[in-house]
Amino acid sequence: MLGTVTLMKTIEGREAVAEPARKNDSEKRGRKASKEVRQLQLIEATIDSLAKRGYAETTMADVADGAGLSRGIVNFHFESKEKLLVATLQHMYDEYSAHWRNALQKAGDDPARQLQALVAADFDRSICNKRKLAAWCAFWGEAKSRPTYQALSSSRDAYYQQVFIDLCAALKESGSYAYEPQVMALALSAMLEGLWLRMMMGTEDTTRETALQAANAFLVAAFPEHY
Amino acid sequence: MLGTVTLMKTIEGREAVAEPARKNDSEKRGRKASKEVRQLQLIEATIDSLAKRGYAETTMADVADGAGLSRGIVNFHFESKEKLLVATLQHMYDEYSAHWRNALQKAGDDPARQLQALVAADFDRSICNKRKLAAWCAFWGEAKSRPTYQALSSSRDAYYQQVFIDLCAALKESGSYAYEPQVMALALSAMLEGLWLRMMMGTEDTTRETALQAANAFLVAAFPEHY
DNA sequence: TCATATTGAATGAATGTTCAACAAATGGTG
DNA sequence: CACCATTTGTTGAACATTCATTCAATATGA
Repeated sequence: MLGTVTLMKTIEGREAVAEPARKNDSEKRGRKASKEVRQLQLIEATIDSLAKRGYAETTMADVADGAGLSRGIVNFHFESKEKLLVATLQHMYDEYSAHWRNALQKAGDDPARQLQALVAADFDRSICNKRKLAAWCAFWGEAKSRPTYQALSSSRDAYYQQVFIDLCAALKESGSYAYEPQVMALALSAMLEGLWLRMMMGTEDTTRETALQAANAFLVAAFPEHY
Repeated sequence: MLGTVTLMKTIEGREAVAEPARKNDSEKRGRKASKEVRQLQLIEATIDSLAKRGYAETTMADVADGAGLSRGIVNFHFESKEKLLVATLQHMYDEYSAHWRNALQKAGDDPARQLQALVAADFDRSICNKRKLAAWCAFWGEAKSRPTYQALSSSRDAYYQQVFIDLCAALKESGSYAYEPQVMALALSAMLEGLWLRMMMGTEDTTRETALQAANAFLVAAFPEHY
């Protein structure tokens, strides 16, 4: 509920900001840059640190160093470490949401195509890479004990789940399947998250390619009349 | 490789220790207990802390308090915090391994039954509860940045995966399925992990019952001739 | 009596936050 | 345009806190 409202606000805000990038596009690091650019820069450095060192070892100093800025700067732009991390999580959440919504929109009207587009979107390079996956997992590890993270840390929110359920229901309509849409949607979305987890941890035995292959095999198995 | 070797050693060791529990079975907390009992006690307190506070906020003091012992005690039994956490992870890993091996053994010779037994074992109360799941997830978040954790933090190791592949292959033999066993096994085990993740994070919308339901739906979809 | 376990205070290192000083942009005024 | 005032951004050192670790003293069991 609250998650999706915030989502809309921030997606538009962030996207709008990211494009112009002001006049100082490439090199104005040591001196001054717009507030939004600097915040983005610090958020990216935070993701780097989370991926490299994990949540527990991510320090304000490391983030500042990673961004090539001084120690006190993070507290200036984000009041506290806590708020920096929330902003980082929000950023990743917004990016993920925008990504799958975009993929869904481009997929046309056929539910079968739409579902496959959603699955494929999950393994897109821009979303699904070591750096981002590691950062997600770092937050997952802390989510249950931090109420602030809980709403955002799933990336796949209630609305996303509902879209899956609706698509499964549509396929059931146009085919002769026996399963409850809700149940199959849960199995499918859980598998996608599980594949993410594997890609992060696995020692290269689960790659983007094999993961996508497994996901598609699931679709074929679950909806043989459509794929 | 190394993981499975260590596994064998520790499973037998730990199991052997856990059973006798010495003469002082219930109440000898404040005074003295056998070394092994005390270590178990501290490991349990560590799991509690991980579940309640998350990895980043788990402190030696909190573990000691949770066990009702003094501050310095943890460094006496486990040289350092790092080693305490490794021992805790090892303990959970051993417990999980023993659990699914036991379930597999009890399932008889039919591959279809065996596979279902493995799936069901994942959602057993003794393994699948808020406390343990939260502790697992706490380690997952740190695993990629800590080489020491990587081998143990998956719980489902290479051997477990191979068993899944073999079972899928066996079902394919006795049916007319088109999928590669490896691919289907990956999809299945990833879904199990994803369901765990959901149960941890979800606000009660994914329960043990609905998760098991989804997992069984997957089995029915993937192997309609067997379930 | 000896070895082992336990305590709790002391220590030192790591780290988030604050802040006074400094630098850069901005905007108004002559 | 030049000048200054004000706001805004940035720095790095100082500070306070938290926490893992150490250890001398004490208690317990053999």
